[in-house]
This record gives sequence, C-alpha cells and structure tokens, in this order.
Amino acid sequence: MLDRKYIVENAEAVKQNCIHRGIEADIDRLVTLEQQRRELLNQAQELNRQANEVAKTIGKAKNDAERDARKEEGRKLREQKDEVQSQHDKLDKEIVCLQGGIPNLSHPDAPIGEDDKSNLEIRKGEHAPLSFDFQPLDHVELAEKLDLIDFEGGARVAGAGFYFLKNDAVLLELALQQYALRMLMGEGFTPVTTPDLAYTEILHGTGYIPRGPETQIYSIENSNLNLVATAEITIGGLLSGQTVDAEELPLKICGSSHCFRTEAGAAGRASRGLYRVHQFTKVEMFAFTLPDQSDAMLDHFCELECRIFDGLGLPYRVVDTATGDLGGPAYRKFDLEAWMPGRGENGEYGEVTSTSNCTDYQARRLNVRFKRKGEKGTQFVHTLNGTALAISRALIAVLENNQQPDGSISVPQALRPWVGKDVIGSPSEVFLSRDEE
RNA sequence: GGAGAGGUGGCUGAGUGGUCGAAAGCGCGGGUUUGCUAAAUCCGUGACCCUUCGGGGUCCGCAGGUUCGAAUCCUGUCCUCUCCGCCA
Repeated sequence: MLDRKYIVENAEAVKQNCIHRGIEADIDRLVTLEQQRRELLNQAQELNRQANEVAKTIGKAKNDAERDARKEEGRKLREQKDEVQSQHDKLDKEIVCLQGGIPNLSHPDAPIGEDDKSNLEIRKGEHAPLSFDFQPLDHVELAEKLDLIDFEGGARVAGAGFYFLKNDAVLLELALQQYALRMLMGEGFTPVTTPDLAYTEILHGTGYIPRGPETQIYSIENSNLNLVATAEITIGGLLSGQTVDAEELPLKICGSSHCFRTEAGAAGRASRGLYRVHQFTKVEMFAFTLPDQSDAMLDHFCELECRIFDGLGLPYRVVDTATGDLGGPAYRKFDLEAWMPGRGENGEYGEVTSTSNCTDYQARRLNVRFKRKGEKGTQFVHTLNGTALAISRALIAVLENNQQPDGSISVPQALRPWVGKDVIGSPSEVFLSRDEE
C-alpha cells in the first residue's frame, strides 16, 4: 500500500506509474474523496472535543437541573459526531479500497513495458547451455524412467497438480534444501521453518488476495486461515505490528516452507510436469532493512541466487522485470530463468527464482516500523524477498541438464554429500547394490 | 476436546465509572557529583492521526453495547498461560 498523503501530493506521478504498470486506478477520485474525508475528520474531531468538554463539567455541576441540562447537551453533540463519523468511515472504506489497488512505485531503472516480453536480460550464468549429442528427454520422461515422481498417484489423492516425489527425488529435495540453507546461513541469514498457514490479514499485508475467482490462495473453510503461497507471507508477517530498533536492521531470514497455489486461470500455460504445480517446497530469503539499505540488499539477493545456480552447474539468465510484470508490491524485481533442455521444442529458459524489493509497500500494511535511538517517531522498514530454491522447478533444471546418454542423472557435485551418490539410475548402481547383498 | 486464569506503555506491573495516556519500578536519554569507572541524585522519556503550528483527536488484545462520560460495567470474538484428556 502506498502512503495516502504521498498519493494526494504526487497524483500525477502515481497516475503515470499506474499506466506503466498496466493497472487501472482512479487516482482523481481518491484525491477528491480524501479531501472530503479530511474535512469530515476535522468536523468529527471538533464535535468530539466539544462533547469531551461538556462531559468534564458534569461531575462538577452544582445541582441536578444543571447536570441534566449538560447531559442533554453532551448527548446531542455525540449524536452529531456519530453522524459525521459514519460519513467519514464510509469514505475511508472506499479510499482504502482504491488505495489497495494502487501498485508500488517503480525503480527508475526498471524497464518500462506492459508484460514479460519487455523484460530485459541483464546477465547470464557461469555455465552455458549444453549441447547434447543425443535427444534430451524432459523431466517427466526422465522421472518416469527412473521412477522418481508419481504424478498419477498425486492426482488420485489430491487432484491434478499434486505429486509424490519418490526414491532419489526425495533425497534430491532434501539435498537442495540443505544446500541452499547452508549457503544462506553462511551469509548471515537466520534460518526458520514457518507455519504453512497464515491469517487472511497477513496475506493482505504482504499483497496477496485470498478471495475472489482469480485467487491463487487456498483458504481453510470456516476460519480466516489460508495455506501460504510462499514463506514470504509468513516471514513478512513475523514482525507485523512490531517496531524494531534501527541498529537491528538489516534482518536477514531464510525460511523453508511448503507453498500452495491454486493456479486459477493458469490453464493452458506451459505447465507440463513439475513446472506449475499446486504444492511445492521452497527455500525463501527475506530481509527487513532500513530504507537506504534496500537497493543494495536486492543486488545481494540476486547475487546469492546466481551463486546458488552457478554452484549447481546450471545455465541461467538474469532478467530485469518490466513495470507491467512487477505485480503490486514490487518496486523492482529480478528473475533467474534456468535453461531447461526438455522445455519447448529445443529447450527454453524457465523462471526458477524471483527477487523483489518491496520498499515500504508491504511494511505499511503489515505495520512494521523501525525507530532510531534519540529520534522522535518511527518509520516503515523496507522488505525484500527472493527465492533461494523452489524445489520443483530446480528439480526440473537439475534432472534435464544432468541427464546422461544412458538415461541416468549425474548428481551435481554440490548435492552429492546429501544425496549420497554421484549418479541416479546408473547401471553400476544396480551392480553395487547386488554386490552389497 | 474439558476446566480455570489472563491480555494495560520498550519490559515488569498498579489501576473496578470522571481529576487516567494511565502509579511505581526497570530500561532508555540528559544534567549534577566524581580523577576514570562504579555508585548516588535530579530532570526527561509511548505511538498514531489531524492542524489555521496555538493546539486538537484517537489508542489499555479486537469488535460491538450501556453512559453525558469506559482501561474500569455488559456481550461477542481472538489470542496467551496453567491443569486434565488425546496425540506425533
């Protein structure tokens, strides 16, 4: 949410930004309503002040007659105040509604464009896409041959979009989590596991909308709890309503959580196999920072994402997200797109991570503030989030890029300590296990 | 799930209808004293919003209600703690 005063005072800039973002918002109406609201607020406050004044004299009244007269006076003032107040509240409600639909401001360097076609490639990873001297398979075929994923079983239990990881894929999931968490802990992140459910107000605060036909969110019936779409929601909510000391910032937290997404309206989009599923595991980075730290933190998050994918030996490119593709809360966003040899005709890049600087947009609604010692008042913190590893999509890239001519998968060096083997599905594996018997 | 207790400022904790934005202590900021440190002592110290910058309004978990007036009374609700049950 943007600051209301800021919107009123910078209406033209906000309007222009909405155009760049491809979002329709009636800024003029908001400005008009806000002016009316302030007028009503002043009236209500004045009436309230008068009523308070009257109330104070009642205890000191000399006799019953005077007391009754003053009571009547007070009652009338309250009635007037209630009337004005309710008009005010009505306006305020509409303003909040309009205000909630206005996206964050955009970084001046973010490419301007209406959708992901305008995203700007800014960098490539250490490793170039391999050219296979055989026809590479996609991860669905690989997983089937090696008995790594059971999509049919998942569908039987919970419907399309759910799956069982099996055998070494389970070890791969755990290995990827370990790999990412260890690296982040080494970078000063505090690791957490988070609730997989969160209150509706926390989702709103982070910019997710749990109701409506297009919602991405699963909600729990007869409660105000929702399955989280990312640990960004829970970690962001961790400090909601809190005021932290400026010296404690920046606060870097990494969390592992399950992510649940309905993917409503996503039918028809590239979604084979693990690419677009209703549940996956994700290691997320999150930071609460001072306002002047957030630009550098975004670069830091992006660099860590690169290091994670370079460390896995996976080819990728980094994309600077265009204004029209930023969503509501992000001020600037970088995506990593990993090379997936089995995607499309001859391989394609597919989004695997995303890191955003949300400035004070989430903090304002979550009400997370900081206070500088010796300074009066408080300010909103900045929040940032970034994917360290979304296991499902990382798994696609790992399986497809490391496939061997014999159909086996070479386990990336970085994961071997946790997977406990160099190759998944090699013939030698079969010999080994026989030898051991 | 059953039975109790409780939610007050950064923290501990008083406050059962008006003089309470709220005692006291701790913490924090500053002054004095002191060779430094420590100790003592004094003063100050919540947040948000509006403002014609004089000031004003709101906030005691949250939402309603009673009242001229609510931290205080009533209703609902959420959360926390303790005990029992159940369970990983």
